[in-house]
Amino acid sequence: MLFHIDTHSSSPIYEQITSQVKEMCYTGLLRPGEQLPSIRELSSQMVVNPNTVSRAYAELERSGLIVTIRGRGTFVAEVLPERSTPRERARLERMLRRQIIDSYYGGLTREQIRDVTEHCLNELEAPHDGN
Amino acid sequence: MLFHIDTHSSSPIYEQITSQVKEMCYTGLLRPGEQLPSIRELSSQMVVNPNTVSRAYAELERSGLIVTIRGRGTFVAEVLPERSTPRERARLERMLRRQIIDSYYGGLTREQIRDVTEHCLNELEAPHDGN
Amino acid sequence: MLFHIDTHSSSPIYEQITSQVKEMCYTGLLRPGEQLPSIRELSSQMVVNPNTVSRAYAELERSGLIVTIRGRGTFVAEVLPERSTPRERARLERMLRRQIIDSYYGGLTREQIRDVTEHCLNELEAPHDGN
Amino acid sequence: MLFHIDTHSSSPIYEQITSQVKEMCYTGLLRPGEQLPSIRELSSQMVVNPNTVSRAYAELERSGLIVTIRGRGTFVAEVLPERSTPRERARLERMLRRQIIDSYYGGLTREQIRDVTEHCLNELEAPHDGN
DNA sequence: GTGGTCTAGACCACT
DNA sequence: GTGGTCTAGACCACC
Repeated sequence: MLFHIDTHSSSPIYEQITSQVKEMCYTGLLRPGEQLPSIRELSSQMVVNPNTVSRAYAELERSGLIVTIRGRGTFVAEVLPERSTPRERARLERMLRRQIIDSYYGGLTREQIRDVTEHCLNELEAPHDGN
Repeated sequence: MLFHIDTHSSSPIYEQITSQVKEMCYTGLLRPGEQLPSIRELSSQMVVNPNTVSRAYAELERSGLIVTIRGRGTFVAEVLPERSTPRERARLERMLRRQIIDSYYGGLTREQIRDVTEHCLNELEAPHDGN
Repeated sequence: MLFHIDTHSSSPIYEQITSQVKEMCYTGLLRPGEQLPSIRELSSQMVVNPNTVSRAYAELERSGLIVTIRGRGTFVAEVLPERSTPRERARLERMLRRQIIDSYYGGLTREQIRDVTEHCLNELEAPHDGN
Repeated sequence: MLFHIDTHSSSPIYEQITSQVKEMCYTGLLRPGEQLPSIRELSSQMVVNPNTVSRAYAELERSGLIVTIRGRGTFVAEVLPERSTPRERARLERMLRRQIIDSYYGGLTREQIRDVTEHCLNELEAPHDGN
């Protein structure tokens, strides 16, 4: 299990972790019931504060993606929760739109934006496209 | 000129303002040389603090999209800012990439992402594709 | 008499005027007793607000470089005042120093800075180097 | 680390701070990776408002000289910012030129101006002359 | 502990 | 009237 953390990114570290775990779950890289590394293990591997990993796990548990069993460890949930509500998807569309405008304004051409989009979509695993 | 701010959004108000001004400039809603609402005017219309609008305008000026003239007001720049540096463009590509991944794993389908992208690009006026 | 005004400059317009009048006086382009253009004349020629020219003239008069005779007009003083006190010169050195550091940091090489300096000094007329 | 601010100066406090930090970086007083005083620390030491220091740090970060890491602090960048754009360099040359002219007509001799320039350039460490 | 954002309100410089 | 700077103090997110 490989994580990639950028301490200089504008998005918080705990979010980088949750986002990557989420991605691994939905692409099947992490299977239901599989055990996640412990907080201490992961934090030392990533060279981040254990509190930060702890917070990431807490958020993931709250969203139902993982479950913690006291004294045993942390595991991927047997049934994955719904990915999002229509409202959240509308929000994502707005954010994507804003990001594209910013990119365009910032100096990327239409072609570059299309290339990034296509390249990026092609790289993604194909999980539950429909839900 | 209508602005819409969402006080519950996670992105700061000044960024919502800059984004909307950028958009207006590139969709042609704001024309080169046109005067923007004064800080006090906009701040009272939006019910936010003048400092917040001031910060948004300052960032827009720094990026070269608008020009302020001492004691007279704020205007859309006559010439669009020059092409950004490779480093900045790389940063924008990374951010766009991240946004697409988040959208996908947040529940948007490939088709929805392509649609938003195309729709958005089509709306934009042709500004600096060639410079 | 030709003035050059940049409304986008960071230094105020009235200061651009006073600085240029001062320069003309000390280089001999404007001779003692010579009449300056009227405020209305100058303001319409420069396309700036008459109040701005008025303020510039007021400052010049306060520093003793020009004199206004009611109903007759504005004239260069017969005897030019001392150019500066040691304290002011120390201040100028500090500002120059700061500007050089900013230039260097901002991307100019040592050679470019030396070139600008030499080129600039060579262009200047040679008035009262000693005072 | 000693800062000196002049509340009577015409240049804003936040600019006095950025200038001094720049200078410390380029004279080697501040080394890459080194931590800067925290905003609250510096603001109380200087007896200015934390917002003012915050603004100075923000500008320095924007120019790439320093890096702030969420919740940890502010550090001198490991790699110096890349070469600025031609437009920015032209702007710097104009400002330098103006400062030299003002210095000259403000009472400094050619020799004094050359001395300040050379002395100042010699103090600076060799940073990005080659990039 | 760190920095980031926002408000409220003051004062100043410029046109 | 315009924008720019600064203060005082609040609240939040992150580590």
